[in-house]
Amino acid sequence: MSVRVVVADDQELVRSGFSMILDAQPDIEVVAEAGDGAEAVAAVERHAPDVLLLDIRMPVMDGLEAARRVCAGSACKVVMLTTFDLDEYVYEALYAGASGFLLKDVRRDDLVHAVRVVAAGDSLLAPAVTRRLVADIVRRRHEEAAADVTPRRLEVLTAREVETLRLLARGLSNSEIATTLFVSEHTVKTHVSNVLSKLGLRDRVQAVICAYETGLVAPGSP
Amino acid sequence: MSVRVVVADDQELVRSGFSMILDAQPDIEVVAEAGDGAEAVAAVERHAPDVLLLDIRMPVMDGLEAARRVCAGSACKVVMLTTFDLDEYVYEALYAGASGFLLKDVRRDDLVHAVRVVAAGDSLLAPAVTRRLVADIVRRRHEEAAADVTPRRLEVLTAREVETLRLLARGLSNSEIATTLFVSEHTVKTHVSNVLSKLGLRDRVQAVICAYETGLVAPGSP
DNA sequence: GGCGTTCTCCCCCGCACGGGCGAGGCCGCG
DNA sequence: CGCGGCCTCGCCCGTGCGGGGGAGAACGCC
Repeated sequence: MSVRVVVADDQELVRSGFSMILDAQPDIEVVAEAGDGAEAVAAVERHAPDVLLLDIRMPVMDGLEAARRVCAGSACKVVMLTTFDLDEYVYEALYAGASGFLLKDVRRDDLVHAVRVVAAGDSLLAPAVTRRLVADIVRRRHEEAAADVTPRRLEVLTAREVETLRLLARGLSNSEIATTLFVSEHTVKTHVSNVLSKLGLRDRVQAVICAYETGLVAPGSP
Repeated sequence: MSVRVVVADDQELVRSGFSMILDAQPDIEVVAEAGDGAEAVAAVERHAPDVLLLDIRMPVMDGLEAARRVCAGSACKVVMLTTFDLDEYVYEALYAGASGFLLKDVRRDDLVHAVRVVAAGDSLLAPAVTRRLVADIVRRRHEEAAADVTPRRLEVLTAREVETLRLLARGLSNSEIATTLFVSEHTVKTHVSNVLSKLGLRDRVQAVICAYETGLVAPGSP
């Protein structure tokens, strides 16, 4: 059973070139071509192909919008094609639901391979795109790691003071903190005062902000 | 100029199989083999190859640790190989600095292709891995988008009240907010009171928490 | 012209908060 | 053993904060 493909590109030469390469494969069949995004969406609706090869820059409706509609309305996999591998294009394409992202200077073997991979339900990116994507992931991790390190500002605090600050940052009053920690309210006030003076803060409001900024508490955690 | 490769795998048959495939290429040269992580690190130091093919599960020192050391101490690119494409392996490998991540059932053409891609400075992942990585990225985006919607809780507030809340959440006192907004302190107190009653909060501390939780202010923004 | 909303300003009052100053028990360290 | 840090608790006091009530001006809407 062969893979049915629709090719969409506003440049007729590019379009027919890709079609010829794919049609030359015994297990791939190009069932339609499209010259803009609207035609591409219509062709997918009519032919229900397995894979849509989609240029990003196209008249009438651009490739990203077409990708969104196709991915939302059918089981057809989308492979984006572009001359420029701008990061914004990549992310927009992935958010739109694309399964592949290739540059137009792709080798014919890689193109054929990509169609087979996405038809099988997997994903595939151009190596240069993969490299930047991986770099982004690692960068995020480093930022998160840096955020984990920031609480070193809090290491001047004792364990009890940190505990007090944590409850403080959840909106508890001194008396509520006292009840929670099974101590007197005065003890809580002492801890709070120590926290404020040690961190150079003015009041409990600034303490709450500090707790969020250092990551002691995080949005969404409660 | 050929690509110099080191192959590291504790299973002798797998190792020599990969080596034979790669050595058969005119532009690839296997300069050493290693049976564990420590040997792999030593081989890289001795031969300074362009690419290290590295199994994850190995005795003495596992592939992830070896990848960390190699990536930290040399310009050698690392391609991880594993039988199981567990997500944790993938992320750990990327954090370690790997440029490639393949499954051991890889086709010989793809293996050769991967070596050439990473030697050129790009990255390459197995299609199944790419698919999950992309899914993760899209999921993150959706979570962030959901976070953007949350501030609907704040739409009961007037523009002035939101502005007051924003300053409040940055640690300003009523008098400081008054100075910033060019109004009297009484006016600020009125706004603050309105914010508290409209949102069902008790004091300015809970207002700060609300500002962070709804995303009105975010950690790292000041 | 009425009406509601918003922004502004004023009064008084109660209280939680924060600072100062002191003190006792517990534990680890030199 | 003495010393210092931490946790605990106490009292006094000034003030920033929050609630209540009231009110005028500007704006848009019907």
